Amino acid sequence: MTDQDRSTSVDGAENLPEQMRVRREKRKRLLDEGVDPYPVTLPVTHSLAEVRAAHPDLPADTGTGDRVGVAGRVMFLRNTGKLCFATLRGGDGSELQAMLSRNEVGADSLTAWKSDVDLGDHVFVHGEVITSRRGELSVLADEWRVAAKALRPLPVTHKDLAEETRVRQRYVDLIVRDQAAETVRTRAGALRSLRDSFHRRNYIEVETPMLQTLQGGASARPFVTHSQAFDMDLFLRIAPELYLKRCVVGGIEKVFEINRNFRNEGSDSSHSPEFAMLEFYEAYSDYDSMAELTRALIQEAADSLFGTQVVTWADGTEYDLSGQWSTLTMYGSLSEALGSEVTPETSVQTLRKHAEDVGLTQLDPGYGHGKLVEELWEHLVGDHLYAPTFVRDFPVDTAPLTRQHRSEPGLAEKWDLYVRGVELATGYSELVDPVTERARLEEQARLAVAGDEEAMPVDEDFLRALEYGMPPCGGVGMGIDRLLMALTGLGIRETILFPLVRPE
RNA sequence: GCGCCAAUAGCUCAAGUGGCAGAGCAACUGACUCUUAAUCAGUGGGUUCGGGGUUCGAGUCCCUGUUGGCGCACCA
Repeated sequence: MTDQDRSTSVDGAENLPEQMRVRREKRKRLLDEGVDPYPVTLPVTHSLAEVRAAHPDLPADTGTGDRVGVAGRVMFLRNTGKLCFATLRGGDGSELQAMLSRNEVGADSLTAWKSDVDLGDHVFVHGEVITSRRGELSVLADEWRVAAKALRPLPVTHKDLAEETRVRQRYVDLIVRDQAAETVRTRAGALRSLRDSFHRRNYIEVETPMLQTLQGGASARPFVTHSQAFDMDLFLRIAPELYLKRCVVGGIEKVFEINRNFRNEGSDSSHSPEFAMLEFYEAYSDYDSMAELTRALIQEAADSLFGTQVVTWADGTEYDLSGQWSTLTMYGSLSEALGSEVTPETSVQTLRKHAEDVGLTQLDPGYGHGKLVEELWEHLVGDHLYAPTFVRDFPVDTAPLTRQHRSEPGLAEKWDLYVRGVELATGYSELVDPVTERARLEEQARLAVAGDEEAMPVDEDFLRALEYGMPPCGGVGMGIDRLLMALTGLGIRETILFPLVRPE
C-alpha cells in the first residue's frame, strides 16, 4: 500500500474506500479544530485491569467515588441519544465499559464523541468508577479524548480473518481473534518456564553466532549471505551445536541457548524456514539423563502454563503429557513392524527389499544402511506414534556427532522424542573423542564434495576445541515452535507470530 | 519441486446448467439516557486478483501470470 501520501490531502483520498476516506476526514477535522488526534501523552492513572481488580463485586447501579483516567481501544459502540456506551480493551486483553452521559460531559462533548469516535480508535476517558443499572463495571466520563485515531476500519470482531490475512496482518489478527493473542502469551509463558527450569538447575544461558563461516551441527541446507567488510560468504546457522560444545570445552558445563535456526527448505504444517531452537548440554550427563531432563522441562512448562500435565488443545482434544513416557528402540520397533528381524548387520540389499515390500519405491539409490533404516522406521512406526515416545539407538552412520553405543555395535546413543507423530526433540550422548570425530567429519566432507548439500565440512576449530578435552556430555535439541504445537495443538504457523510469507 | 483447490464490498461469505453482483457486520443520515455483536427507519458502497481469449452476453467457460490453502516429495 502506498496510501500514506494521501493522508494529508482529502483530495488524494478520493479513490480510497469510503470507510478509510471518512476516517481521514475525521482526523483532518480534529486537527482543524485544534484537537491532536495523536496526543503525545494522556493522564492515564489506571489500566483497565487495575480498575476491574479494585472493584471485583460491585452491585448494580452503584457509584464508588473513585475517579480514574483510563485508555483503551474501542471494540464496541452503543450510542443512544443522550447516553453512550463503549467497550474499551487494554493491551492485556482486559475490557472495561466507558459511559458518556450528556449530563456529565455536556451536549457538545457528547456530539463530538458520536461524530469523532470510530471502532478501533484508542480513546482516553476520565471519570468515576460506577456500575450501570445492568451491573456492568464502567467509567462514567466527565472528560474524554481521542488517544489515537484509527484510519482503517476494524474487521468484524465476531468472525476470524481469512487465513492469509491472519498471517500477513497479524496485528489485526491479534486484535480480532482471542486465540491469536492467547497463543502469544502461551509462547512467552513456555519460554519463561524453560528458562526458569534451567536456572533452577544452575544452567547458564548463552548466545552463539547466527552468522557462521562454516555450515555445521545438523544435516540441512543453509541460507548463504555475504559480508561486504570481510568479503566472504557466511551461513545463517542451521544449529548452534558446535559452538555450545565449545562452551562445554571451555568449562561452561551446563549450558543452554534459545535462538533461531535457519534452514533453506520448504514449509508445511510442522516446518518453517526460520524456527526457534532450544539446545542444552550438560557435562557428565548422557542420553538417558538428558531424556529425563527433557521430559521434566516439558512437564514443568505444561504445569506452569495450565496447572496440569494433561493439556487441552485448541480443538478440545486432551493430550496427556504426564508420568513416564514410553520408550522404543529403533531396530526393535522396526523389526516388530516388519515382522522380520533388522539389526545393524542387515544388508543394504535386504533393507531395499523390505522398502519395496512396504511401498517405499522411490528412495534415493545412494542411501546406505542407516538412512534406509530411518526411512523404513518413519514410514512404518514414526508416522503412527501419537502418545509421547522416546525412540532410542539410531544407526551410527546417520549421527556424525554422536557417541557409539556403549554396548551395542553399530548403534549411536541418540534418541528422538515424538509427540503426536511429530519429532519434538532429539538427544545424544555426545561424541567427545577428537580422533573419531575427525574421521566422522572427514566422511561428511567427502559426501559434501560428492554433492550432498546437507553434509557438513570439517570444522578444524571445532576439532581443535575437542582436542583440549571435552568432558563426557549429554546434549538435546528441541524445537520451540513444536513444543508450542504439542502444548496447544496448533500448526507451526499459528505458533510463530510473523511466519515467512511472500510479499503481496 | 509436482498435483488438486481457491481469490467477489472495509471484514466474513453467497450468487444451479453463461443472462440485472447479493447478505450479515461495518460505514453514512436521522431517532433513542442503561446498552452488552444495542434497537428502529432510511442511504451509499464493486477494476468479481492481474493479463489475454471464446461468446450477442463471462463472477461463472478456456489460456496465462500472481498469491494462498491442502496433498505428495525433502527437512526438525
